[in-house]
Amino acid sequence: MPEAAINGLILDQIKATQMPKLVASDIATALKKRISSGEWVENGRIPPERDLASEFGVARNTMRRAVSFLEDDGTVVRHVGRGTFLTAANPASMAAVVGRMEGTSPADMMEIRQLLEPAAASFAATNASAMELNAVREAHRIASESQDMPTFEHWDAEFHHRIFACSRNEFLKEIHNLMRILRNQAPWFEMKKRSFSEERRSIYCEEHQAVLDALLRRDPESASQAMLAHLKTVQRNLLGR
Amino acid sequence: MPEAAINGLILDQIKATQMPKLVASDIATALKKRISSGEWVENGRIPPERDLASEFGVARNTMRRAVSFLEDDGTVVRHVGRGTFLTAANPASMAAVVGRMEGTSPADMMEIRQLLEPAAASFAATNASAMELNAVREAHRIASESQDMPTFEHWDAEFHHRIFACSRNEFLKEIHNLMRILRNQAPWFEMKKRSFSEERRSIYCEEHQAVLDALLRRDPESASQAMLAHLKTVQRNLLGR
DNA sequence: CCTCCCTGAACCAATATTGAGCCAATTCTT
DNA sequence: AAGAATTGGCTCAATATTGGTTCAGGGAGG
Repeated sequence: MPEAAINGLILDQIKATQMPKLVASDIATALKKRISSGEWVENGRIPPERDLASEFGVARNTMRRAVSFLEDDGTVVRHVGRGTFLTAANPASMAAVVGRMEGTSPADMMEIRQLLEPAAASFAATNASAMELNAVREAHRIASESQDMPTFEHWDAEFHHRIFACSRNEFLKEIHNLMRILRNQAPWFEMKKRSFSEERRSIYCEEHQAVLDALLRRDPESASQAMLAHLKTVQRNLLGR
Repeated sequence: MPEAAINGLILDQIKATQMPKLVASDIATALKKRISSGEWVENGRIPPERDLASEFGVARNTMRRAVSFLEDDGTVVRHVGRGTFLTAANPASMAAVVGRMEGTSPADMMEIRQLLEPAAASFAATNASAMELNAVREAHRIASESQDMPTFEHWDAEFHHRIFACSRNEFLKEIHNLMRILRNQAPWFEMKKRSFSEERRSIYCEEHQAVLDALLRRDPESASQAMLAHLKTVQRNLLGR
């Protein structure tokens, strides 16, 4: 526990004893302060009512009413036998998010790709080092020369990945990693197999070439546009619209 | 109040906060910390459950549940008779992605928010039901009327969340959930605390109002623009550029 | 006197932890 | 190769923790 927090507690206590009337709503705001100072973010759980009550020097009934305010706010949820939890900040919900993501539809994801990938291409055109651009070009070359679908698939994905890699935005890179993992799962695999053809492969390669050219010219605007055009083709092929 | 009594209080406080209740989820986070500090990287093996249990002073059953958390999010795999092993070697696993995301900078995230949230607002203007729009308006109203910072914080976040909720894109919604969780963690707290002021709050409210108006007019283009303007304000306040 | 809020206490129901034992897969020792 | 030791998987009953609820009383302010 940080020293500042302890001091805060002490101050609260002294204030509390100087001003003997501590009512539920006051306690509720004190709790909110401690929550928004990040006090209980770790594992998102706040202490049991009985502990809080004795800590604040009030009866459990009062503390219950105080916590009820937070519950009404939606700041907190309570479970009998388990405890009281912050709604926003618990790491457990991270797993839940990822779980739900696994069920999202390819259509939804393609929509978001069309937001993120052009931006990534644009960032890359501005920020990439010569070496990184070479890596992109290399991925494109291998994909173009590949003979079978799995190899093409792999280097196609790698091409996109390497563009994200030089976007200089860690968060964007990780979102793309997420998408990449999701795309390697069941519903996508069928879809990709169905939609693959030699003709489409050569179209993809041309479009990749356009993106690569724009990157090499350091032209963010046309990189973005070329990527968007490519994704629209992919979407059409994958989802048939 | 006599000084001795104050000291008593202080001691009580420290005692109370130094002795946290150890439950399975707490142990899980403690384990994660030790793992990420490189404790057991050598041959990637974690001590047997029985040892860990006695080390943490809990029953083996409890330790088993704790380790199960790690197993669930893919941090670890267990083999009967052999032991429990780290899986961290695989950078493409969901768990690894999530782990790295926790370390992304607010600046990077704000950049991505400026891509996604205007789009979400635009989708929402087109797709939202009347009831959903009412929910957005309600969040805005409560935020505007809130008296203290934590309440405002909460309903501010809720406003944004409800816009995503009516974007009709599950994947987008989940990405926003991720951002929301990350924003409730350590590095953001300082920043938010530092940047808050009554004046800024009222500016945020006005900007929210502009977004809301555009949504109610079912005008995707201006919803998107209003949201972008708002995010630029937030970014300026948060990051000082 | 009345109202409102807090106190203190007891009990309930849901959930978690304990402690113990046994099984099955694996590894180590003889 | 056979047996002992280690290790995760599993079950069960007893106990502890925790939020939910109710009730009788006290004290401050109208």
